[in-house]
Amino acid sequence: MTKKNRYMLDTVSNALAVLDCVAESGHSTLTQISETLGINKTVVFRILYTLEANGYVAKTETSAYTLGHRVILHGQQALKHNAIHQRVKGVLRDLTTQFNESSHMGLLDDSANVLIVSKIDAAATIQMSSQIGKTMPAYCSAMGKCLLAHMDPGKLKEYLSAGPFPRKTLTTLTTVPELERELQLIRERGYAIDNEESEEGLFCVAVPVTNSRGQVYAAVSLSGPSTRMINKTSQIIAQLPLVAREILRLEAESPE
Amino acid sequence: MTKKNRYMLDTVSNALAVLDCVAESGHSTLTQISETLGINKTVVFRILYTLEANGYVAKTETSAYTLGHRVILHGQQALKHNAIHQRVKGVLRDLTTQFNESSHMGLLDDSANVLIVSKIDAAATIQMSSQIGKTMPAYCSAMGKCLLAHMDPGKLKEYLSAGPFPRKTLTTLTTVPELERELQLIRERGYAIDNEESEEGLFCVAVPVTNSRGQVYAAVSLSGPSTRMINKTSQIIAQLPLVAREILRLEAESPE
DNA sequence: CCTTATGTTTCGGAAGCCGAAACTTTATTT
DNA sequence: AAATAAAGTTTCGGCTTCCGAAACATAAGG
Repeated sequence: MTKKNRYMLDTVSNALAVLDCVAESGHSTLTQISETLGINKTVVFRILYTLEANGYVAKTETSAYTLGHRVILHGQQALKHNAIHQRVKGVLRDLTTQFNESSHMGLLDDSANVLIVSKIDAAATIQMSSQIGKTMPAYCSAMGKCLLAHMDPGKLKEYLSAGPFPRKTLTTLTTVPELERELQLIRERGYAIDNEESEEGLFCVAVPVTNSRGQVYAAVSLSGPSTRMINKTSQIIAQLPLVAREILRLEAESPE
Repeated sequence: MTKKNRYMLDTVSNALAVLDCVAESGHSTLTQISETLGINKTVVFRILYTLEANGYVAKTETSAYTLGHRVILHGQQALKHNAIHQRVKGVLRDLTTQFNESSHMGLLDDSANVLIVSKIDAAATIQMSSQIGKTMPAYCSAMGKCLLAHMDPGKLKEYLSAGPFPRKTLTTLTTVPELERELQLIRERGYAIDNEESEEGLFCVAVPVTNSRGQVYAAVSLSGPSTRMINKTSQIIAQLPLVAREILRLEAESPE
């Protein structure tokens, strides 16, 4: 999967695809995986055998496969060593406490999707499905549009011309002119708003985060149900830039 | 590496070994990995290339490798789908709150090591290095000795004769007779104690957990600094069996 | 009991991996 | 700044080892 570049090891790539597959569905069976990925049954069998022997997957009683304890262990390790998350989680926690809504920090990955690098859940009963490490489309999210607005113009043009931008809700921006106008607006105002553009009822506000060289490399956002968010929007818009500046300050003073 | 069985895919096994290596040291460089694992530099290069393309590792500025966001994502997913942890974490949290010490649940893996399947940290400033998914030797831990004491006699004999049991502290039990006497004592009393046998200053109490068929499949423990633990030992010994029974009850009523 | 689905094993052919060595880039020393 | 060393990247041929069809075993369902 991904691009088949010349150094890519097919066997390993397939194995990782199987692991991803197991992770996504939680309870995959051999045949399911084989069909989903279009990989020969025998091959999947051997991959699962190897993954299991190394603790990366485990069989349940019902002979389905789950992620193994190795994955849990490494996941914790990865979080612990994830410099950005460790640096900003305190700030995000304060932000979440202040408004009682979930806060996120995200950046654009190679495919111009938003990658969540830090997140604090609100205590609220309605939980978002977002997680650290997850990615989502840029054109229909507050952080995504915020990052697109401050992207290198050449790359932005490439992104916009690549498309398409599937409609998710009534308010999704789906055409290039709409998006260009929106990004211009975001640059002028300094913040981005996702008004139920990816999911009905979900409202988000995001601002860019710059590094010490003045480059926008990330965005932070607050997300919650529209009904609750709308009343607080102006306070949030006032607070978010302070958060971004605080993150910049933390980066500057961080060791290394 | 592990055992080389006939269905094992060497390439995948090596790739997982590389991933483990990156996870352990946090900041491995290509050459380091190659030397640590004894795998050809070129091969490691290709593995890292593939792992990186799939988001399993990422390069730092200093061209060292860290675990990638995919690992974080899967780790969280794995924890969420980990039935045992989800089932018992509430009980362990109560236990930890009651005594203000870290609680663990563990079982024996294929190599008769203790695998931590659930854990709640105490609020105390001294944090233990244990983590869910981690394994540790059985002969010098409270949970481990507890599980050995209730192991199938045949397998136990095999384990004891395999040895060796390296000394970790002054109180480590290192000989088979010592261990056999200890296990007998554990069976009689119903609980196991680790009196600084694996780490100086670390004191643990553990009891077995049975399933609905009466088989011991896990152990739960409380761990903390000896100085603090010794005063509360008798209360802990009184409380732990209740915890074990509660876990049995939860298992019985759990869906599936 | 027969049928269908799923998982396991075998085996030959060929794809893809391995690894030495050459080359490039980055770091360290003189 | 030049020279040396170390780390990383690329090439290429040989041969391991992986793939996949098909047969076999086992479990589930009618």
